[in-house]
Parts: sequence; structure tokens; C-alpha cells
Amino acid sequence: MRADAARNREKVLEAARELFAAQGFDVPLDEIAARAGVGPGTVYRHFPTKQALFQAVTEARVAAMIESAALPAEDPRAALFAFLGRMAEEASAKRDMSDAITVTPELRKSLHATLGGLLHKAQEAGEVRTDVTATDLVILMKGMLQSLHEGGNPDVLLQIVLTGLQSSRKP
Amino acid sequence: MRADAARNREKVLEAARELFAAQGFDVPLDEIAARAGVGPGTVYRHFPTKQALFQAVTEARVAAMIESAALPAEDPRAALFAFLGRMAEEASAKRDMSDAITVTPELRKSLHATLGGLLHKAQEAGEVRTDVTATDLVILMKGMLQSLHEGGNPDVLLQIVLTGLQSSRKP
DNA sequence: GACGATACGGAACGCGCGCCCCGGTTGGCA
DNA sequence: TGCCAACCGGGGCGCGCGTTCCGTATCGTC
Repeated sequence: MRADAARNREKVLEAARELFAAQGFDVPLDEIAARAGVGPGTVYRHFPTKQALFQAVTEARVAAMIESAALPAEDPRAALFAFLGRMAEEASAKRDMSDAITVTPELRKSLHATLGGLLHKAQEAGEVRTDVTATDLVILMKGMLQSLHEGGNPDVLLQIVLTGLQSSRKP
Repeated sequence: MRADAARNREKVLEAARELFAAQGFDVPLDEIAARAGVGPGTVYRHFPTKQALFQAVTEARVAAMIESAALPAEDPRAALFAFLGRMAEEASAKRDMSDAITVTPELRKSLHATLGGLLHKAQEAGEVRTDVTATDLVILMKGMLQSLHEGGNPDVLLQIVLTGLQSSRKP
């Protein structure tokens, strides 16, 4: 690959990172190109489609999140809740996290699998209500993450969901 | 107004009711016109804009929901939860309920006011966590209502939110 | 320094959709 | 029954956006 090609590819990725994070998947591709200081055609030389560019930007962050979930094997409930908290944190800072679940089937599947594992362990330990499925959880989180961009208080919303997930053991 | 004009207006409303309910606000207006058996121009003779048609379809249902919230003055927590349940029920049957919050500022304000009243009473009674605002609740509900259309189990999702809303009184 | 391959920019295309306009038609009053 | 106003249908416009195409510029090699 030619030197300037590599440079432009990096400029495009940089611009895409910023704009996807600020405005989500819906940002026009021409805007990304303009910010990168290149033409739209150049973007398409490096990425076959807008979705591919989006995936290139988001999949690393999602992968990092998922990896971080595998580390601590202590309390299953804490592990699940920490992961959900991490998701909320990421999503309230960058608008593309919630879109990633919708736009890219691969990322959605990865998240589904990870959440499913954490959820199952927490349920086996009797810490989380057993009528929730991994699919429910992904969907609920997607809704909540989107809510974060509309002015909802992140801490409160997350707390509501986390509290609601816990098993209702009658005192 | 001429007789056939009134008839067409009703046919448009009927088609709009069905299609907005099935597909949400994003359904093309031409599709509504086709289903009503009229041309797009006819739709615009009766409603100045697509949004106006949407509002004409949804505002009656929202108003009915809001009225039903004023009736029972018993347990404040039950009143709030019943209303949220009603919202969830309506939204899982008709896809336009969640869009109504987004698209029509008036309806959003009505809902905000109603939810605010119910929430405040329930909070005063110590039944609901006090760090939640009416805005948070509207936003959270909107996210949850949208989640209902993506395969989430309505009962479970609603239960999670309702449980999470309750005051955490340590047993 | 020249030449071929590679990459660039941006104009242009196709498409979908909200919205408008106009020639033809229909309803209801005199 | 005839006439005018109201109304209808649908073709068309404007716009935004993803994507493609091509003439031109640039890189790297001989």
C-alpha cells in the first residue's frame, strides 16, 4: 500500500471515530470525508460501505469491553453489573455504542454471548431474576443506552435497571 | 364539506391508524394513501403535513390513557405502576405509541405532566425512589417501549423497570 | 527524470420520501 | 338538468444521502 494511502486511511478512521461518537451512525458519510480532508470516493477506496467503516471504528471498543468482562471471576452479580455499568458508561460518552448493537450483527452477537454468560452465572447464583433471557437483556440495554443520549440521568437509569434485575427475595 | 371529502378523510384516517400502528411513524405517506385508495395529494388536502396526520391518529389514544390515570386515587404507587403498565400494553400492541413521544411535542408534554404528577405522589408516599425525575421517567419509558418492538418480553421488561423504581428500603 | 501503477477528488447517479401542482372529474345547489 | 366550486389523482419537484465513475495528480521504481 502506498504511503499517502495509509495516511488517508488513518485520517478517515480518525474523523469517523470522532463523528460517529458525537452523532452516531446517522452522520452523513460526506461529512466524515470532509472532516478527514478527503473526497467521498477516497473513503470508499478503503472501506466498501459506510457500515464497514462503522464496524472498523466500533468493533475494537466492543472487543475491549468484552475482554474486560472475562477477567474477574468473583461475585457473579458484581461481574454482570460491572459489565452493564461499563456499557452505560461507554454509551453515555460515545453515541455510537448503542448504534453498534443495531447496525452490526456481529457485534450484537458478541454482546449477546457475553451478556448471556454473565447473566447465566448470576442467575445460577440466585442473584438475578430467572425470567430474564439474554435477548431481553440486550434489548433492554439497547433501549436504556439510547435513553442516555436524550438527557436521562445515567446513574439513575442504570440503578433502576440493575435494581430491577435482582431477584426479589422477600425480606 | 362535501360528502365524498368526508368519506375520503375517514378512509385516510383508517389507513393511517392501521399502518402507523403496524410500522410506526416511518411508514411512507404514499403507502397510507395507497391503502386508503386515494392519491397522496388527497391526503394533503385533509392534513397539512404527515406529522399532523400522525398526531390526529395518536392524540386521541394518548388522551384516553391520560384520562384513565386520573380516576383511581387509592395507592399512589399502584396508580403510577398501572399507568406505566397501560403504556407498555398500548406500545406493545401498536408501534406508534413510542413514536408519539418523539414526534409530537404536545403529546410528549402531556405525558410528561401526567407522569410527573403520578411520580410525585408516589415519591411523597415513600414508595418510589426520589432521585428519579419525570424527565428521566419519560425517557426511560420511551427506550423501554421501543425495546418492546424488538422481541423483548413485555412483562419481564416492565417488571424490571417497576421493581427498579421502588424505594430500596433495606429489609 | 520519466513512466506506469496507484490513489485522489468531486461531480454525478439512483433512490426514497415529503410535499406541491394541475388537468380532469364529481358533487350538490339553483 | 346545468353550472360552478370543491375535490381528486398522480406525476413531478427538491432534497439528502449512499455509492460509483473518471479525469487528474501523486507515488515509487528503473
